[in-house]
Amino acid sequence: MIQKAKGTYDVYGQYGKRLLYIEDLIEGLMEKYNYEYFRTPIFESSNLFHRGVGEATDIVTKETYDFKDRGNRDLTLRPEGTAGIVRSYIENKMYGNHSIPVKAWYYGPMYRYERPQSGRFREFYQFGVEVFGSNDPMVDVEVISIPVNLYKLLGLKEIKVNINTLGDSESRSNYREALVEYFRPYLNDLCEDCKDRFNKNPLRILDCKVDANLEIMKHAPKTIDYLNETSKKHFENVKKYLSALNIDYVVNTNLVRGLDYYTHTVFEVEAKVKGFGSQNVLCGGGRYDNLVETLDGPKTSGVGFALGMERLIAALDYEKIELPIVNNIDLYIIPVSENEKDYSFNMCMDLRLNGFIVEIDYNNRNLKNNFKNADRLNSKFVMIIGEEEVKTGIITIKNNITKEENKIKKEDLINFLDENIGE
RNA sequence: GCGGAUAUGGUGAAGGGGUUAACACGGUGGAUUGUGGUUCCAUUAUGCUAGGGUUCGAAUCCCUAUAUCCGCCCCA
Repeated sequence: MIQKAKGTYDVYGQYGKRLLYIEDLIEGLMEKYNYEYFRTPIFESSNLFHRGVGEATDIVTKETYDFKDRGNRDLTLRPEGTAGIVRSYIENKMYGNHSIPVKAWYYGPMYRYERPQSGRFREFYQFGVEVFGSNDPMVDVEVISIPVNLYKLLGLKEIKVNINTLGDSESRSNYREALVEYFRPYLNDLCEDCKDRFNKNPLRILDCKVDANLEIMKHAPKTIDYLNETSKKHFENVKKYLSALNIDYVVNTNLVRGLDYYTHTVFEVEAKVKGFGSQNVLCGGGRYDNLVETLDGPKTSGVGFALGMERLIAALDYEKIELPIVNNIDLYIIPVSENEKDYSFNMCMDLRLNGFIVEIDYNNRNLKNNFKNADRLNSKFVMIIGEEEVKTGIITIKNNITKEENKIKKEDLINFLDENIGE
């Protein structure tokens, strides 16, 4: 038997319904926020991700799906959404002929070659947003508000918003230097992974789980102390606007993110429910004022975030949140014999096109099993089509909940159903 | 890339070397019930992830592979 590829999953049944419900909600929310829908290719030139995400990041060095096409081009399945959107923004010259800022949203599969575990897949879906052309801290907060509001609309309660700032590139590199100087004498006290981080990405030492309780961690330099005036002011304003929207947050000075392109604001929303797997970050994002330039566009500031659908659904599960999903049908049609199937089938299709959810027996079941099936499908009404009904055009329709039966002319069925199928 | 656990039907699973692989749910057929939801009967894995090995005999013991789950790293 051929099995699905490692780290992938199939969607069907209740999971599929919930997914569609959430996707709908996202679409509606983005419409209200007036964001523009973007869909960029699932594969892009490998260079895009190398330069966009960062040559040294784990995502690029060991997690991408790279391949050559028949024309010997180097391509990569996108490991994240931002690089593609930025590429599209630049390539379509949106800095020129679009209203500023450009607010984009996207939704789709991402690919990372990682060892699967709870809350982590090789093919996973992200919903995300990118805003180009404004460095107003209000935009940072608008972006943070999107996942926060989405979670709120879905009913999630056990969440925590963490924010931090890395400052602009000047502040960021001053801080990085200070951090390296601080940790250098203690290098031997750090765990193996941190020794590695010291060279590759010293900021990440701060959120190491192994060394978290070390005394030296407590006295490590904080980003806040290395911010220049503009950066400081930006962060203060972010906090101000968060308060204006009544969004609860915690400043977590150890929060740094794995992608190279962030400047100023970074944030993550984590699930606090107990029992949630160790991958408890539901979404994350931040500002990236240099990325567009890095990818050969004009100097343009940007902010964005991405949210993992699988983790969102897992969080809903852990909080036992029921989504309002329709699990019933309006009508189940039972043709008594082969002779009534064409008549029944025609009526079935007609009612479907008039807006009702209609199912019909496809398996020539006997009456008993058909009724059973109608129950299983949670059908509100059942119709048995026999010789008599076909001849007279008068149909007996049974309310499957009250058991009440009505004899109705075929042409009055639509009205009848309209009146009797309420919420 | 490293570490731990697990692998029996459509589903949940029992069995830890001895002839027909328990039980439950579900499916199908039938009986009963005022046209179903109750009850009853029958039926539903020549096979226990795959490939080797040990043995008179393997779902059960050993090896290898694969897959799944979980943790580390990293990330959403």
